[in-house]
Amino acid sequence: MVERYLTICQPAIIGEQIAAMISIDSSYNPKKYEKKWWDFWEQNNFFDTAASNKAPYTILMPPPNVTSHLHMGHGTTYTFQDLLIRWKRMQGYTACWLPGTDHAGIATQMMVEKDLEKTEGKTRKDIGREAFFARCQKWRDVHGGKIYQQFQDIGFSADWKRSAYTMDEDLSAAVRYVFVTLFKEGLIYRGERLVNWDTVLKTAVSDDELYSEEMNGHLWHLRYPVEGSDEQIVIATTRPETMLGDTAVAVHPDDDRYKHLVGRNIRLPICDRLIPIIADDYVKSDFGSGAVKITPAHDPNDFEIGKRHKLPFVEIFDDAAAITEVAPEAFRGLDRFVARKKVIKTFKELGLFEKEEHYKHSVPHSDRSKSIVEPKLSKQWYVRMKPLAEPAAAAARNGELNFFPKSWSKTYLYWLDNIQDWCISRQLWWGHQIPIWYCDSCDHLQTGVEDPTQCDQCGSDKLTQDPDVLDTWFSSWLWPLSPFGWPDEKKQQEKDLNYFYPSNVLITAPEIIFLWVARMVMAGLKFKGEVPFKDIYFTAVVTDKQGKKFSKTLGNGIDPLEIIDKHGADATRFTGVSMAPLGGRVMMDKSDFDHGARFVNKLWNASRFLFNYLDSDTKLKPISEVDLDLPSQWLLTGLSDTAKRVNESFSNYHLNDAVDRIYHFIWGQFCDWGLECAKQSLQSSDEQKRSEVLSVLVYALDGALRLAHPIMPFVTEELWQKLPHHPDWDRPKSIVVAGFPDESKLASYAKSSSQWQAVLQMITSVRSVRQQVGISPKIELDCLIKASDELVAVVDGNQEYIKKLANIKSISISSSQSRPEHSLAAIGKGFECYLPVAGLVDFTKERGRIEGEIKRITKIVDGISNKLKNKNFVERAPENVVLQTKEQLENMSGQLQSLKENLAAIG
RNA sequence: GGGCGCAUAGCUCAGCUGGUUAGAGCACUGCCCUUACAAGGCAGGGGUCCUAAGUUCGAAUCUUAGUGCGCCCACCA
Repeated sequence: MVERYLTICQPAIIGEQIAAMISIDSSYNPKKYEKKWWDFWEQNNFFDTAASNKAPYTILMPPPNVTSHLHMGHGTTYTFQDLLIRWKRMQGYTACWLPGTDHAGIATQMMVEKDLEKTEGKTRKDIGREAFFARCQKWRDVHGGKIYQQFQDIGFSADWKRSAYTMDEDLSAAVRYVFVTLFKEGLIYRGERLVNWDTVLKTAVSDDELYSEEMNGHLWHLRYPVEGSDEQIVIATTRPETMLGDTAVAVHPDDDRYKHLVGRNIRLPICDRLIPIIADDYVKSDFGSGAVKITPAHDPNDFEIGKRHKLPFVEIFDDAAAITEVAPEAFRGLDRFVARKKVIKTFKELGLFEKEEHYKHSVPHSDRSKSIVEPKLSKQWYVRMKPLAEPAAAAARNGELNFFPKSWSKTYLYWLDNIQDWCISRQLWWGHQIPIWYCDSCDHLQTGVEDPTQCDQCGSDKLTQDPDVLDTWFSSWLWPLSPFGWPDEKKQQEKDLNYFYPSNVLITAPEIIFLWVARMVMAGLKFKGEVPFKDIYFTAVVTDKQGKKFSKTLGNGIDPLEIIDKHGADATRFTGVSMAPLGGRVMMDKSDFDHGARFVNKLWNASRFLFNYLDSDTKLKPISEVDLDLPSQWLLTGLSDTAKRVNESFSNYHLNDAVDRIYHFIWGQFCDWGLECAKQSLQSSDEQKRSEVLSVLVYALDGALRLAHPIMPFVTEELWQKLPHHPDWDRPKSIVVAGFPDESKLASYAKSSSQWQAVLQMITSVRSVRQQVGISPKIELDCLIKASDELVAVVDGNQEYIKKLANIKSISISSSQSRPEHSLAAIGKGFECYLPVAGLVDFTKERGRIEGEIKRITKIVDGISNKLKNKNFVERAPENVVLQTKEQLENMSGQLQSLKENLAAIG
């Protein structure tokens, strides 16, 4: 190993070239270059954007939480965005990737409260609202910057100077404006209903902030005595503690078992209250006992029934879900789960306990505190969603909005078509305080863009602002607008709102389709009259190899920072994108990133090889002045084809496909054949030839670096900067702003390319034959070739390549070459290569090999000829397909014929 | 209970509007330290494309059903 290392390090250079040669390390060391180029880009303001006569291309960056750190979700989702932005920027667009952060109301408040508890042992109430708010702000200042730094480490080329933050003055003004506007239009109202109450955070949360979890619970059957009778009604419940708030028992009106009891009363055990037995269609006779206890204040269904039957609402829980004063003394102050046990125990003691069954059911939890939410009767602010949802749904139906993958539009539409009003008030301190003021004297309620100083109605100056804050999403849904200065006329002009709006594509995770995506569409349509983005791309969910989502608690996440540290940002980006197809799911583990690292290293070394032959004085010719040989034409055609596919794949968001193409062009074409073929020209003494081949290679490498740049910005910049300027390419200060390869401007040579392909096949099949019969690649062989007339000329002019790459001593070619005795045969489309190997091989091996080939080809030939014998196929299939099939048959049966003849010749 | 998606090589996946000798990366086998790269080169092995039926001249690709697995939505106590 050490020995090897020493030989590598010996510079392969001759005499006076030393001084001018381009020096480069023998392997790519990301740490050495990433910081350097990031600073260079930043100093040159390449990512800054402003309205111009160029076309805009805009992507809104989904605001990461201020509290979060970079994770693999960002690694893929955001890399996609950077890819598109860099691609468009190179194509000459004003590519604006708008970054920003979110104040993440509940999440931040939780963190700060925890911190406060830990460091000072205090609660938020201990220090008061103002001090607590300031603490949240400080927390954000400290932690908010971290994620930006991490985004920059991975090379995200957002317009960082435009960074917005939902609590900024301008963005807060937008929130205020929107609230006031909607309020005045009657789209915001205050209502008292059951909300999802987070008993830990002591705030309401919206339906969309819940998740449900299957839990192994119980179904308890309890007996309720009918007043003035010996009869008892058995009711089944999963939540016995709520019986303390029961105000009725309901049965189905047609249920014969209970018909005679409707209208009578139950004497509610423990509480000793009388509650009516009512009939309601909602009750399913076949579930449980067919009788349901009704707790209108603590169950959404019961709430509806309670309203229908005008039942009393008895609230038995306080903010922390402990039992209130309304319950019998023995229960007061108990936690809901403690109370549950006590209720059951009491029923047992009273002899009213029927039975208990195991029961699996899903229980709603709060996303943030992970606690079980409690339905709670409470006064909250709501947005009337229907008028906003309808246009948003229409936009998807009429094609103004396009989903990738398409199927997401169904999910989107289902939600909009069944929209519920949005509860926007939160009993928190961190966030935008609701701009509603109550008059202390007359109870009048008013709002305003400016803080009011007196009551509109009675003139009193004693006003109290609503203590609650707005849901974080109430500021996030303005993301397409507020960071661009909206609604202030002057500011939005300064920030080019109309130039950048609407954005081109939104790329995000599917889990926030309702919380964020749909609501942005609504806000965009409502306030700007146009969708905020045309395309919506949902990325794949990143999971571990077991298919589990990455999560902190499971500890199965891959830390991108660790990967970047080990392999570099480019490798991380490459793997992240190449593994993530459109939609679906992508399973990753750390070893997957080796792939990217290997590719980066390959590109590095290919360039390094070329640099050996280049110096600052190297004269490169325009391609039009080069007498192109076949390998060069083939390579240039490959570049053009690749550019075409890459541009197409970027356009329709098949990013992994684009990455795959680039990978294969660089590795499979440029390195494996392009450089290998070029080696002898580069080492030849023919100055002319050398410079021409070099011109082509530099040109192609420059193109390849451009293609790869959006994926691997750092390494491509480093190499590109070192690469001498080829006159056919533009040469700006950085590859960041260099032109992206455009196939319509790239030369392509279809015919030469396919001719060369045939030569490559020749080389490959000769190698294959040697390998199969066990002749070392080190043994030089002679080669006699029989080939089509077209190929004869091609091979004749390019013998050197075959000799070198297949280790052939001499070549003799003609269209009538016959097979010499004691030779091996490599047979392919349009050619037969004979390798005389007298004494080198056991011919039974060769025989076996050819027999195997015959078997394989016979199968194919049979398949094709059967197809052609089928009259229906010939008549109904399109002409070109039939023609193609005929050609195929001709070709394959030719090969088969040759194989058979060769087998016979072995004797 | 409704909706959506997935099932192709040992593993992770491509295969977009039906016509290929079904591909890639990793893993595996053999041969090569050929001075850009051993994180490499060359050559290979490995697949009844989940099952069944259907449409079609032709299905991995379209239809239907089934099986298995994910995700989302939903108030059955």
